[in-house]
Amino acid sequence: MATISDVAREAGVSIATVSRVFNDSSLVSATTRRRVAAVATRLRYWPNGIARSLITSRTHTLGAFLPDLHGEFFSEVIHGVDLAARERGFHLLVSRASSGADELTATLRSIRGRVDGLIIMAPEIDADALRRVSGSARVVLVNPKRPIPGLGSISIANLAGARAVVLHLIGLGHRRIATIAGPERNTDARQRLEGYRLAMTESGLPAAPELVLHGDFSEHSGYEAAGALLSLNPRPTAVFIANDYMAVGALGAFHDAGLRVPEDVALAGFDDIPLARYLTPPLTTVHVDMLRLGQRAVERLLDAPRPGSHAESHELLGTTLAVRKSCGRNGDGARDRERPPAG
Amino acid sequence: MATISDVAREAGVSIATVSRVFNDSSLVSATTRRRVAAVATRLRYWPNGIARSLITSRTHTLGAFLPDLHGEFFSEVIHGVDLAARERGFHLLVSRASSGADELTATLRSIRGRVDGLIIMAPEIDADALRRVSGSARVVLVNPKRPIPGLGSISIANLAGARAVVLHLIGLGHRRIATIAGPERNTDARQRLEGYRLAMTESGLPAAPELVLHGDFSEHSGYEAAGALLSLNPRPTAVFIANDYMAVGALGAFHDAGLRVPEDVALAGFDDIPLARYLTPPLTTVHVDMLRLGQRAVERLLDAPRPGSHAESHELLGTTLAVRKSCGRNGDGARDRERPPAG
DNA sequence: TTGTATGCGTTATCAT
DNA sequence: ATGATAACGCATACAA
Repeated sequence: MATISDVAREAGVSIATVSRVFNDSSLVSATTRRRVAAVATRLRYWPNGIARSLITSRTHTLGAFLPDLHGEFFSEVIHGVDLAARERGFHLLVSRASSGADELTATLRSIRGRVDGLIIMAPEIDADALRRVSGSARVVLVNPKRPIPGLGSISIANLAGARAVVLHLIGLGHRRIATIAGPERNTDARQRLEGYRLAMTESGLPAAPELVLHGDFSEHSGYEAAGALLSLNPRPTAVFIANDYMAVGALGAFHDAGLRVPEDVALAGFDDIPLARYLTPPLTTVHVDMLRLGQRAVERLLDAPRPGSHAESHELLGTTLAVRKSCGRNGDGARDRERPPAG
Repeated sequence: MATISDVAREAGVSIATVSRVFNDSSLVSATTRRRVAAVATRLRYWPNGIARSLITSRTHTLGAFLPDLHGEFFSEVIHGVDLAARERGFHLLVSRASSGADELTATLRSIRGRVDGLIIMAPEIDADALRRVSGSARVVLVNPKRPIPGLGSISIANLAGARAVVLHLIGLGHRRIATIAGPERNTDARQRLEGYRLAMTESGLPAAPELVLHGDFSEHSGYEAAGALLSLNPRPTAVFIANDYMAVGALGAFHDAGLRVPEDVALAGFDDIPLARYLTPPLTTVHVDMLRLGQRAVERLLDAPRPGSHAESHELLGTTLAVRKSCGRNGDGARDRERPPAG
């Protein structure tokens, strides 16, 4: 590959001039510029990004760390991040963030200097560790356990979304509403459970302990939990399930038990994975705009005036209610907007 | 951030020695090594990857260019690429490859020097353009229009997969089998259509022109094409559809027309997107292991002895048949293996 | 408007 | 076993 000196020599100028041409400096005469450009084209020269980064200490690259790279959920986040990053001329370094905080910090350390900013979706990350390894890169946390002072973060409005869908169920006339919550230590799961409780309480409905079951967000655990629900007496007439994958499992369990959805039992999920609308019946669920989540993360990372400003605050991404058939009635495509987020 | 000189100064050694410590050179005494390591830890020093890359001209980074970053299909490829890359200590730079060959070459040029290897899934890419912009990076093409001499490539065994599923349909007793093919100029679509024709011909079945319809791989176009199929007389008893998204649409069309699947008409797809098994009825389809596709691409990129070897050949990724309910009979989970790839 | 020279943080080469 | 010093390819302060 040709270097800047090759071009300089061929064009009969100094490397400084070549550099100026490629950095759109106004300090180059039109004639020189043309000559240099011509030589560069002939030699197929293009500035080496690595060398550039070394001296400018800017890489025009963003790092994105997600718990998983597959699944309908995270692929949407990546897509959003890519859209926003590309719009700003940034490249994207992606990596899986799972398998423990230690491995994550090791990876983070190894890419220090290779990225200008970091989007991190890893609930278990430790605030101090993060500060130690992030170097000079800006950081935005996605869905952290709790906001970390001094760092920007963005989360899904879990509580408001869960509350809205449970109120929807209540509005449909249901009184005995169960929930299949996520893992007890998972933040999203907790907040969604809070939303369920809030909706029940403010509607004067008892949230009996027996109505609250826990799964691990997997389809299988949804199947199991739904089975347990069947033995309740009286049986709940509706179930709010903390994520769509578990809802898929629950749907299977009810189907296997010969129950009709929504006639015998109504079902609502959370996330609105693409699959949700293809289920039989199509699943009513809380729609989370993952693409937007990715975009917002980038925006907050790159569009902030400077470190130390308002950027380092917590932001909530609102949800909407995707009303389909699994709760019965009004499921003909109408869309309820959720109420303003309450947390 | 501390640099190598900071550590050297504090430890009372030269920068060369510090470098040796971090590169596991045997030319350092145990005592010195310990002292340097201690200082490095205290100063939180870690070698700057950019500076390292500049002199070694190795980045330990792979570039992956895909037509789309979302969708159930490509997210699996990325996942596979990530798994294999991480296993070898490589980072991953991802980017969307769509929106024209020009934009792609521009992006490629701008990351030249930032990656050691390139995985490119972009049918429209021009061979010469690719050579011009790839620099010293190795390249593996995924699903190219046709193999490019001198470059490694890997494709899905479209023809064999399509042939296998159509033979499956024939084995089930179907004689009048239609197909909804993909876009006429799309390579995957063409090969899958060829597979359909091959299976029909070798079974002595007429592949009447009226039995071949074209969609654009979208759900909607599948719906439309299936509608057109309904007016055929006699109606086909089975349909092979060139991808699962169109099969979803076709399923909807048959449902809307009051036809039962598989009793009135059998349906088979291609790709085996995660959604396929959740449809009603679950879709029989050609399973493509996208994760493996991503992994193989990385393996061929990084595990090749050296440029110029056998690595620069074309490889076919075999498919399997996922037999579910949409074709009737034997749909109880049994799995037919496809015959050895014929193309 | 252009050129010279320095430095970015590291590894590699040659001494010692 | 260790140290000086020259690259790597570029941007930029300073000189001209």
